[in-house]
Amino acid sequence: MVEDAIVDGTAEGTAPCCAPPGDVDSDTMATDLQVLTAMGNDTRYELLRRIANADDGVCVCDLEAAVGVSQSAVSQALSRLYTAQLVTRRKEGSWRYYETTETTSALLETLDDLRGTYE
Amino acid sequence: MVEDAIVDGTAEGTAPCCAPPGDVDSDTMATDLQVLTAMGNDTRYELLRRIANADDGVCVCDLEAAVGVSQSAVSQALSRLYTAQLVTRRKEGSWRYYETTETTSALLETLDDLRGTYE
DNA sequence: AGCTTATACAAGCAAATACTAATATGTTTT
DNA sequence: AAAACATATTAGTATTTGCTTGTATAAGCT
Repeated sequence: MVEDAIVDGTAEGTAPCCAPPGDVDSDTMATDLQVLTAMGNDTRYELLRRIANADDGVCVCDLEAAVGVSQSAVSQALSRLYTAQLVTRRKEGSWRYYETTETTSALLETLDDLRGTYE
Repeated sequence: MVEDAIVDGTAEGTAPCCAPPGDVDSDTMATDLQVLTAMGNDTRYELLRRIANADDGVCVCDLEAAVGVSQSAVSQALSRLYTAQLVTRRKEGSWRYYETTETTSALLETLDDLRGTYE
């Protein structure tokens, strides 16, 4: 009740140890976070890698066998990847084929470069 | 030493709708996921952006004022970013200065390119 | 039409997460 | 040495997450 806190980084009266950093655009943040949180999960990451490896379209049935979770979990995971625009999907008969998008390739490639152990 | 474990979930007797995708290296997966999950959080993402923007080292005190969480939360967030090797830190007097690593720059740059709206 | 296969959707729940508050540690100043 | 400051650590907790089971939809078979 003595003072209203200064919400900004530029507090006065105290010794300035460095200049306050610039603000972050919230649209950018939202977009990036959707991608990062979509990729940042064991199941979804593995699905992405597997789809990216065999880039000619992979159907859910085979993915299901590969990762260790239920059919429902795979479906939910793929759905989320789709929403985040990390995969595209096309229907063919009763099967759904998933392919990775440019976003996925670019990010996985960057990660590979950073590890330096990509082959 | 046991390394290069492979996550293999290939089952037999599955419907032949397509060829099963290749396996995913589990070390690669662990490394990438540590990075992705570290970045994939509002607070930590914003901290990274802010540190990256002012790349001459930012001290905790200013970051604290910028993001809307407690001092403790900022400290915990930075600690996690450090563990994931997304930032380095140096001590100077009683202040800690954080800087982003190559990993962070590369990933943020990729994200910027993908959005196409980088300014 | 019924049966099976392929995928999606909806609840419910256990586990992980990200905070806050309180306390500890180290550093500078008085 | 004590007080004030900068950051880290611990413990407790509310929220979020990612699964499971069960059910729904839709397409191919018999």
